[in-house]
Amino acid sequence: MVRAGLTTERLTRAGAELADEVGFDQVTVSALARRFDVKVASLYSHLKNSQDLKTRIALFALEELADRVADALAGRAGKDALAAFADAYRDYAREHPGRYAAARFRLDPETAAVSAGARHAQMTRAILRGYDLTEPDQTHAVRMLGSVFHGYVSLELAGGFEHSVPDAQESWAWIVDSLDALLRNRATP
Amino acid sequence: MVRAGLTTERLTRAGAELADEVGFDQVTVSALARRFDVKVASLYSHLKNSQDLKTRIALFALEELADRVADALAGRAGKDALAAFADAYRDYAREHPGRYAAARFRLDPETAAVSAGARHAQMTRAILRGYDLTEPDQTHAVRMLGSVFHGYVSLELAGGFEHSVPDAQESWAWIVDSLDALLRNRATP
DNA sequence: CTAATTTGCCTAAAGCTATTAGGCAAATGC
DNA sequence: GCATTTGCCTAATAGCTTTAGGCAAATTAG
Repeated sequence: MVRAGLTTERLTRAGAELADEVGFDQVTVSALARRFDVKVASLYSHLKNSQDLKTRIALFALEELADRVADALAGRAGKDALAAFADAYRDYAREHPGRYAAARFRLDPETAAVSAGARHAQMTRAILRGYDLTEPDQTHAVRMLGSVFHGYVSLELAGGFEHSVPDAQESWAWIVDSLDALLRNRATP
Repeated sequence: MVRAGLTTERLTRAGAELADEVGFDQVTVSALARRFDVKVASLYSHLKNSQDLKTRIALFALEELADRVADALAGRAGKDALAAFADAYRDYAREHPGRYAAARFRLDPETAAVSAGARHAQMTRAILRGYDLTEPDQTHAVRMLGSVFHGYVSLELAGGFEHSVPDAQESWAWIVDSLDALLRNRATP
């Protein structure tokens, strides 16, 4: 019989696509096997288990998102950088809701250490360089930006702003504007 | 044989407790049956299915959280109200992580309509009365507050601020402060 | 206070997911 | 062309979900 050509790489990518189609929670080893028209047990030569699959999808999504954000930030500073960062984040979540959810999957500390998590933190701090914040304000600001963006995107994906005015895009712009003003006000004199 | 005295009410409450102990995602009809020392099939006289159980826990959590927020807001206005709202929200999530997660469970529109969701929205708007915002700014502000608080609490529960300085409480205070300033700046002259 | 009815929990069974063990055939190396 | 490695398979166990049908306990009626 002809082989399917499974590899951990291909399974991870297909898992990410599956996540976008059916939701990260619904990503199962069985569903993935069906997609490759292969028996479930066959995947266990390439994946330790279900948790391993999800972890790999999470790492993949974190890298991909970090790459996008890095592209968006290139050559920008100040409010421009803030808006680019915000949009990169939100656009990724809307294009790839399953991968976005994967990127929020809780990793064990050792795995988190080798993930793109650190790049994300660095890029957030890079944006704040435009606002002259000193510690501990800078850390507070990092946390605030992470909270607003993640919170907004989660609520939007959960349908929280559907069928209501003004539309989600307008509020997003208002919020980015407000955050820029807020950070300028917090600047160390 | 002696009966266990199952009711939909008791199952929902026990489900909420279970959620706090093992996480909302891990709440299963089987686990709940074990907790009552009863066979799984027995629960199906009181619950339509697993989804029904989760929906009931979600509605319960939404009510409970709304009650807490209402208590916290009583007699307060302005920044005081904002801080009380924020703390009620965060404290609930830390005391009852499973219920908090349940409160974010996506409900179908008909169920959402009879949930305490509307009370939450009203209370958020009530806080903004202290800041003289007119539409559409008020709606933008409602969305922003929801995003920041939900985002911060999710990140904190996911362990995002563990083992790092300054501690989560300090950033929370800084953020509430900043939001108060932001909203005052946005006031309609 | 017993008889009829309703209600509550049980057993049984089928279907889906996760995971492990062991086998045969295809691909690869010599 | 033969030996080895590798890849996908079958088989089996275990847990969760859900439905169907049964018996006993609680409730109501006579």
